[in-house]
Amino acid sequence: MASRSTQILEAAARVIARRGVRGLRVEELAAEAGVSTALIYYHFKDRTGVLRQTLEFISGRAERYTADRDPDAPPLAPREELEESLLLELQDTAEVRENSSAWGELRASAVFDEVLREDLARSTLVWVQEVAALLGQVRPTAPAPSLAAAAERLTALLEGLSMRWLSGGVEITHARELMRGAIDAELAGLATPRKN
Amino acid sequence: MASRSTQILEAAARVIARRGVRGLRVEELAAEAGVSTALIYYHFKDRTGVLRQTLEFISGRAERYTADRDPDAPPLAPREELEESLLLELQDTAEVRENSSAWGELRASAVFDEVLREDLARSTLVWVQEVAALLGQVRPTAPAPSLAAAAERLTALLEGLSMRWLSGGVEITHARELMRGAIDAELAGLATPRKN
DNA sequence: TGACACTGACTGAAAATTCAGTCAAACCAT
DNA sequence: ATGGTTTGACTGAATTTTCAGTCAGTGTCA
Repeated sequence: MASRSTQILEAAARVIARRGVRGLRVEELAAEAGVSTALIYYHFKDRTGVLRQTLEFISGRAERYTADRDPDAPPLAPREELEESLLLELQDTAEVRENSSAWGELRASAVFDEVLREDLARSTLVWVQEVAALLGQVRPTAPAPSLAAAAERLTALLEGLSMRWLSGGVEITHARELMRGAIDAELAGLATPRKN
Repeated sequence: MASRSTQILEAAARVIARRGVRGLRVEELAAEAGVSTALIYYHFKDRTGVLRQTLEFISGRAERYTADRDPDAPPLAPREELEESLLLELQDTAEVRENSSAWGELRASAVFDEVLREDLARSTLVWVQEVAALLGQVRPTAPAPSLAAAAERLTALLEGLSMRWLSGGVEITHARELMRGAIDAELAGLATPRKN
């Protein structure tokens, strides 16, 4: 059974997914968690404190579902692993939706907030490198810089598609198709090197 | 000479680029435009009205600078026209920066704000179709759905790269290279149809 | 009984929105 | 042309709304 603080953090994740980081109202959070506003301040220093801990809470969850899949099951072919890893972020489940919109919020906020920039850049770099590594497994002969470029494009595209999905511009299934198409195109480009 | 409303919208674009959509204070906008707060409400129904019209204003401007280039100069080859049109959004000039960050904010806000969704979807659709048309000129034999998919990917990627650029994740020159690479890849895919 | 978890009612400040009017230009009948 | 009337653009000063954050307590359980 979740402790009260956890219960509040879970509620916060839901509210953020619904209203955004900058749209989170302490009163709404209290209602969502089924507690009084005062209790929020009892468990967390202030609104910013809630936000900080919620972001940690969310990124903890993200690592979990990205990593999950291991149950000593049939090892995935590199190509499948790549595709799966990218498409994982385009699923219409509460958890992924919450994570994606929080990520989008962070990205958008970072444009106006120096403080967030560094953390965001670091997380992004790690992610890009992971994808580059997966690409490398599918195309072992491709030169590293091409792999890096392809990974940057695929991850940036994923962020773009994610935003469109969340803002109602495209259906999730369509977004997934587009993403698969991009993976195809990038892999084709890596197979037949161009002046890329 | 800009009418008062236009003057206010220009100021709004600047304020949004500086503070974000959700950081826009009516008072700050009034100060930026050099008018009273009440005038804002005289010309626009409410804060949301300002936001909505600013979005239109911005996408109008984007079309303009995308369209500008005509001075009866040497007509561009389709391929160049496509590339130029997309790379136009990745320039480090005040106007483009302003447009891009306002656009990014609007996109991010639309995730949580029903009201902006529709306008945004319409503007996006127009843009995607323009790009699809340009792609069609370069690859006249490609089937329309493939053109549409490629256009969606290229524009979504551009939005993603734009955000990374604005949030300090990549250099503008690198973003441009990545964009060129994506155009190459998509055109290659359209030349040799795949199960895309 | 006292430490802990918790609440309802409240406060102060910041923002959005409205109101009552001013002013200058356009319109128009003489 | 001139005095009277109307109108649209605009403002300063409220008023109202929205929020984060506080406080004085209540219940409870060990």
